Amino acid sequence: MAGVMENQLQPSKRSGPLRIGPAESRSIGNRQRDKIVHAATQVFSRKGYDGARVDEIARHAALPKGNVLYYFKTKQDLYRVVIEQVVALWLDALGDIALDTSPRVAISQYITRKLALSRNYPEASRLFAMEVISGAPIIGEQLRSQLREWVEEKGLVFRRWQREGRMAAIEPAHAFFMIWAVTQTYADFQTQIEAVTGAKDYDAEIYDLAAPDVVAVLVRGLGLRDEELVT
Amino acid sequence: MAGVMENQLQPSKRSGPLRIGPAESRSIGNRQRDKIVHAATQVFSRKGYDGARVDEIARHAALPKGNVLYYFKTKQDLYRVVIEQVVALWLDALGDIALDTSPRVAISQYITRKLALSRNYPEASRLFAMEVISGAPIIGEQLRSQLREWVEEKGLVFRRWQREGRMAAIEPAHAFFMIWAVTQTYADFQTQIEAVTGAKDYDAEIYDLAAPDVVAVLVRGLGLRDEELVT
DNA sequence: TTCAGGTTTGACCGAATGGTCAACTTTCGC
DNA sequence: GCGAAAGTTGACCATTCGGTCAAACCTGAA
Repeated sequence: MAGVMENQLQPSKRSGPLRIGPAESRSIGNRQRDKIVHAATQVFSRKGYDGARVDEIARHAALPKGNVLYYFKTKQDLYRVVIEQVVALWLDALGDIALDTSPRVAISQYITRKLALSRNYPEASRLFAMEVISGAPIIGEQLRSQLREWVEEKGLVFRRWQREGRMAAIEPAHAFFMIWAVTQTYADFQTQIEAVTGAKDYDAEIYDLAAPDVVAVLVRGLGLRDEELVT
Repeated sequence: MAGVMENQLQPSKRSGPLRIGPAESRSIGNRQRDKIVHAATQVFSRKGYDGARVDEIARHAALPKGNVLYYFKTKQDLYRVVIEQVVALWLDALGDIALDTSPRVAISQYITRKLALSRNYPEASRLFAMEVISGAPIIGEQLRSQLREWVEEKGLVFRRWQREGRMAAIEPAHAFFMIWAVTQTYADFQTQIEAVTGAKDYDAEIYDLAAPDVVAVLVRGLGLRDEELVT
């Protein structure tokens, strides 16, 4: 049902025209598919599903509209592929929380990784946000199954840490909600943050400055002590 | 330029059909305007500007489409009024940060107030979010002027607290970004939170539980100590 | 060279939707 | 009560936009 499923999302600041992971599957017009999906991600993330025009996506991809509809039968199909890819990226970038270090290190790393994700794929973040705000018509099911399981599983770890007094007594799910909220705000609300700070070079002025603050506040807030690493 | 400017937004759980503040200005069809704006807020907040159908707004307000267009010449006009109102609500609910108490109390109150706002006006929150994610085409100017000033002003207070060692050394603006992110996530990402927690009664199960955690994490994270109140 | 499959393209179509309008009804000051 | 202004309504129009299509155009295998 899905189709194209390796992640074709590319970090915002690309250098060459396209740069994909696996060297395989570079069949002639598969490259087109990539161009289209990439363009669609940009447009959908700014205009939402309804605001986006197939024609505009086509222009972004430097293709005639007819061509886009040749690769993706309908606008919805295209949207589905795009959002599915975003969710995939999201879910596995969620990654594992390292259990072989202290809670403080594990969560610091997690936050840093999540923040990097917002930085490198801001459009993906915004698209995800729009989907959810609109009631997650497409990805709702995945949230209810995969994401929920993930949270439940990691929640157990949090609870253990809490029993051991290595983390404050916060409802684990809410700890995640807060982490996600803070890290994603830098992508989703970029416009607002630019407006308030007057930043010109967002990445340099904002992310570099925010990263340590964000980690510090959350780590301290979640009560993650600076443990002595004893072997 | 704006027009209708008292806040006609109503908390989500209304009891009667309508309940507005000032008893004045209840001219015949001003009530209609309210109904329309209210309906429009709901629809716009879920579908975004482009996804919303004038006809659907009309049905929500139990009026024929023609009537809606009688009060608001165009869909854009209506949107502008709605979003303008949301921003007004936002800006003054931002409120003042009480200076006559300890930083801890002042910020706790602020967070609580902001959280209550998300709880009582979730559609407003989502609408605001969508606007910003889309690049804030309408309210950008206000963010650049009013919101920026507000942050700058309150930032000075934060810095003073920091110099006095009563608050951790966080860039003030970013402290706000984090507070806003966390509090708004409960409105904007309600769908996701429901999906993950399986909550049935969102207000009771989520907000009541989240409030203390959110306040605790942020207060601790921002390094706001529990000061002895000496007179 | 040829043939077949995939690809490209612009012209075209029908439905949906924002907005207009003119006929009609209600409201309200006098 | 009366008349003008305000409000109500459904039929209607113009445009926009997703999607179709058929005619060209590659490209590469035989």
